Amino acid sequence: MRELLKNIQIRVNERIYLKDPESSDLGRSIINHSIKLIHELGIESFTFKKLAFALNTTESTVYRYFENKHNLLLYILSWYWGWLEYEIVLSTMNISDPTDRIQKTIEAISDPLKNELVHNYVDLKGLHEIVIAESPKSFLTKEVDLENEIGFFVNYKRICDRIVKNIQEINSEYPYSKTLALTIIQCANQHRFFASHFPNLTNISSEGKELHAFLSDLVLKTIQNNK
Amino acid sequence: MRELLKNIQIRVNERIYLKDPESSDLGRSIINHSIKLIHELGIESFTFKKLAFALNTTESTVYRYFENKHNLLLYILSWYWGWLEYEIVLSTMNISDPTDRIQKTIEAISDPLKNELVHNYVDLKGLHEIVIAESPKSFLTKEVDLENEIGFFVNYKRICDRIVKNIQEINSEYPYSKTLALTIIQCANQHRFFASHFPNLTNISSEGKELHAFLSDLVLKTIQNNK
DNA sequence: TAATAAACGATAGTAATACTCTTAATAATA
DNA sequence: TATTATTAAGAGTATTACTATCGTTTATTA
Repeated sequence: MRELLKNIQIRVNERIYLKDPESSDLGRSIINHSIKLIHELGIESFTFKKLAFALNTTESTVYRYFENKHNLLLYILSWYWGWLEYEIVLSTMNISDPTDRIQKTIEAISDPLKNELVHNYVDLKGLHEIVIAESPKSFLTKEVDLENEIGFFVNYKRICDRIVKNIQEINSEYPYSKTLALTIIQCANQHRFFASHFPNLTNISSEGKELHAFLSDLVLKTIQNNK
Repeated sequence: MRELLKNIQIRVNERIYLKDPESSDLGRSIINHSIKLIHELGIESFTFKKLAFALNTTESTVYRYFENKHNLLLYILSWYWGWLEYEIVLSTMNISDPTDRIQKTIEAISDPLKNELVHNYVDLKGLHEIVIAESPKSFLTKEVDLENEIGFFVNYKRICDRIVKNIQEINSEYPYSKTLALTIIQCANQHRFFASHFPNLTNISSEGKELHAFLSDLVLKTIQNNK
């Protein structure tokens, strides 16, 4: 079953790119090398010139696929959220108890790579670290409202919606289901960063193994039905 | 009592700046105008050139105070955390019940400006919005470990420590006090951003008035002592 | 298989950014 | 009044983030 995921096509809003990178070898290579380089250099030091050099091509070629590096970042993040949704769907499939299901979802979000997943051309581990270190920069901009309107964040929002529904199944009276859903996703990534760089500020170890326990406990205690 | 805060000197790690901006009118003016401009333009579009223009001076003058705009951002954020600590200390003073105290602390973090605070030369409202929109960028960098070692984030860490101690007073057995403390601070700012730009993803309104209720409920339910 | 269109590589060029350096003018202090 | 520190003004550099042009290659289709 998981074999299927290897080749699955993740849908990304087509206004993020100028030319679909999935439509050519070069395009896939751009994504592939972008993940490697952004992971290595950070988005600030990453440039299309460096990317072009790594690809043995020129800046102008890269610009034919993406308007700028911000959109390229949006693309790979959106791809990640799309991919993660598949992961969540697969891992919660056939689980009828909503509490069990939210546990599985939290697990998928906090440790998405535990299943030794391999993807055809995407380095999922590098991508996950980009999500941890760079994703807030994708929306903390002055252009966020515009980009949101165009639909650049739909893949992320779909995951939120899923969790919200799951929370409401467990306790339909809990008034902050949306806020709590956001908290789960954001905390999972954030605490991984803190675990790596500010170990004194957290009880999560650098491998992040306690993340699931922390979040499950937090969520379940918060939405349990006793007032 | 709050009058005292108007003139209080907030201590900021001296390696963040080249020349202490508190030491001259020009320095204070740099901070003052930086807050205005970063708030207005966002840190990406903010430049020392624009700042110098607003100050009626030149880039080289600004460079005598700060090595680069990243350090300037670190300065004003560090100043904010220093200031917020005073706020927390004042608002929890003489409150002996730790549960009451954490409530007050959460209130100070989620709505730091409710007391119509005025500061001598710092635009606290603008500053708070910078914290919301830009603070993750201050540590999500490749230089974070180095900067952390130098002590650029101590003001932030001190607030975390306070909350951790407060949590432990309420329940000394709760194993994730540090992680929860971080969660409170990070969520408070994050959810304000989402409330403004992704209203569909949260139950918090744009004024953020539900933030305190959400966080209090979350924290107290999580650390309550029944297993 | 030839014609035609699309994609790509190579090169040049521009405005802005993020600085550094030097020198002259002004203000503070001894 | 002399000395020192501080600031203003200007020039200069490497890099970034693009845009534009133009052949050449590759793919499509007639």
